[in-house]
Amino acid sequence: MRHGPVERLRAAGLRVTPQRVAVLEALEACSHPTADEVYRRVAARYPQMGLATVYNTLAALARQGQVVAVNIAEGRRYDLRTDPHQHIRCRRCGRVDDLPPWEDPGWQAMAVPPGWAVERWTLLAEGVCPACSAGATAAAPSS
Amino acid sequence: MRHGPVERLRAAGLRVTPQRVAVLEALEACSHPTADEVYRRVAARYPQMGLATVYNTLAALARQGQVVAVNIAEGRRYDLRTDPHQHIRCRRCGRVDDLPPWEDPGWQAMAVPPGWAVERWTLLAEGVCPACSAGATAAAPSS
DNA sequence: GTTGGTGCAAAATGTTTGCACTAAT
DNA sequence: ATTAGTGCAAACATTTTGCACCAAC
Repeated sequence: MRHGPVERLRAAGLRVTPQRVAVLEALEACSHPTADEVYRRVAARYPQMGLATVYNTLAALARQGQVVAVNIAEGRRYDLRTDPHQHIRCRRCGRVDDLPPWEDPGWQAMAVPPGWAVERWTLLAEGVCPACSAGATAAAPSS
Repeated sequence: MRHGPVERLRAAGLRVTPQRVAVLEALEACSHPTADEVYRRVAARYPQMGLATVYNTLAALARQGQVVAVNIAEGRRYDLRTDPHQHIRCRRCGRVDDLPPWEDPGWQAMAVPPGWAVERWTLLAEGVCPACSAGATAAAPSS
């Protein structure tokens, strides 16, 4: 594996602790989890795990660029992909996925109000995921 | 004025109270304020105004489509424009403005993962606003 | 006069911080 | 041995809710 949890932690100059490895494993296993989703998954194996540690770890990794915090509607989500890319969110179950990279993002030519210097664009698509359109599935979100 | 506060409230089937009128006036006066910005502005004239009333009013207006709640990074913001449009946020002072409408949003042709039904796109540009690039200005945000 | 709205306080979230203890280096 | 990281609890910030009183219709 090119970038395993340990490599990521080393690359970020962070100490390798079992908790942090578990956090990174959770990020590999879920798609764009919230901090709480990471916590619940990690706590299943490390019952004494603290939620604050999850937040601290994610913040540390994000500060070092090993993880990206994505602000999607209600709640922040975390992503191991750190290259520029966009997201899609299911209105029904809340699932978030990456969008495939798009070669010619025409929005870079979009007119901006005079005087603004644009540094970055973020695109969020919203709709219904395959699982949810297949049948009555999952939880609450709605929008 | 085509759509004053009173008209908006009537259109939403909501009672016309001084507090609600003041909330809508605040929305007209600020650019994409947070609930708290609305509250502080309204409280300057109505000191007994409750923050919960601001939230309730904004939620009621949003439910009736007279206002749109925009989830931008940290904190929800409110917008009197209810037609589809996009936003730009200043990384330095946190100011949010509307982007001019774009006729041919090429991103609608963006490839989406198989099985997803996309209903809506949200675009957020981030950069530095005219005031902030003109000089050392304003508050904290950063990103 | 009804019914919805207001104000206040409290609850529910989600995230951050302080601190004593522990473990990675 | 150092120093960063952990776990817990408490602090914070933001948004929602319950309820008694009041005002728009």
